[in-house]
Amino acid sequence: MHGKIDALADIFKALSNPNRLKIFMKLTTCCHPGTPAFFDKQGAEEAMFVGEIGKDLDIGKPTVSHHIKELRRVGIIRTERRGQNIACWVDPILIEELKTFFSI
Amino acid sequence: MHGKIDALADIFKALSNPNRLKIFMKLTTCCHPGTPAFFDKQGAEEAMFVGEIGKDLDIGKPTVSHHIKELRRVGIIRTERRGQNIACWVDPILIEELKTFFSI
DNA sequence: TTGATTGTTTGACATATGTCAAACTATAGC
DNA sequence: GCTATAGTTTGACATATGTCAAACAATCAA
Repeated sequence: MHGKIDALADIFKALSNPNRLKIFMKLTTCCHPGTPAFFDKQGAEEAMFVGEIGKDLDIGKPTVSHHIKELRRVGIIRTERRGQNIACWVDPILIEELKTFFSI
Repeated sequence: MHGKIDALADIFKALSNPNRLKIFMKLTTCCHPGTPAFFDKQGAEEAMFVGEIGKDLDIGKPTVSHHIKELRRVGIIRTERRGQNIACWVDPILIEELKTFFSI
């Protein structure tokens, strides 16, 4: 019942909310696609946690959590617990598929 | 009030409905992007009209019209009257921008 | 184990969306 | 003019969505 078209529409729906789109764009610029973290020049590990994501978005914690859940549901991001935090990163395969989709 | 993020989110929203996504995909495969029509081997002109679009989508005319309007509003397709019909085609510039967006 | 921090779930609510039937508009051809 | 065809607008309605406050859960640190 849930074919390819619906899955694709679901991905676009996930990106159709301004706040979710901002979250997605933040994740694409913070980390190298496919990795939950990157290393700065000093070699210290950096990562994008759920808490940081919501910082400059001016929306409540429950809402951020809800959006992260939705982005993960459609497969566009992945998450992983790190102690008290949840690290987030974009799925490079899905991004590649979307790029291909618009390569008409 | 309606910045770049919101405009982009609006485009994704336009593609987030399965029926609208089908319409979009139909238009990308029927016509050469940027042109409202193409010519077949015999040289006869072909075009994708609003009526044809709704044929195998199993939704009413008002709904098709509504979806076309929405796709045009966000700028992803363009339309042009041809006698009694309305020809539709995708805007290649917008498609290219979307492709670039996913070229992370 | 108690407290602090981080994130999730639940429940509620206002708003947005998708759809159709009916009425309407525009164009073509007679 | 009239009639047929193609598409739009209006009005209505059910469902989906975005958001928050409050309560809950998980992890760490002392």
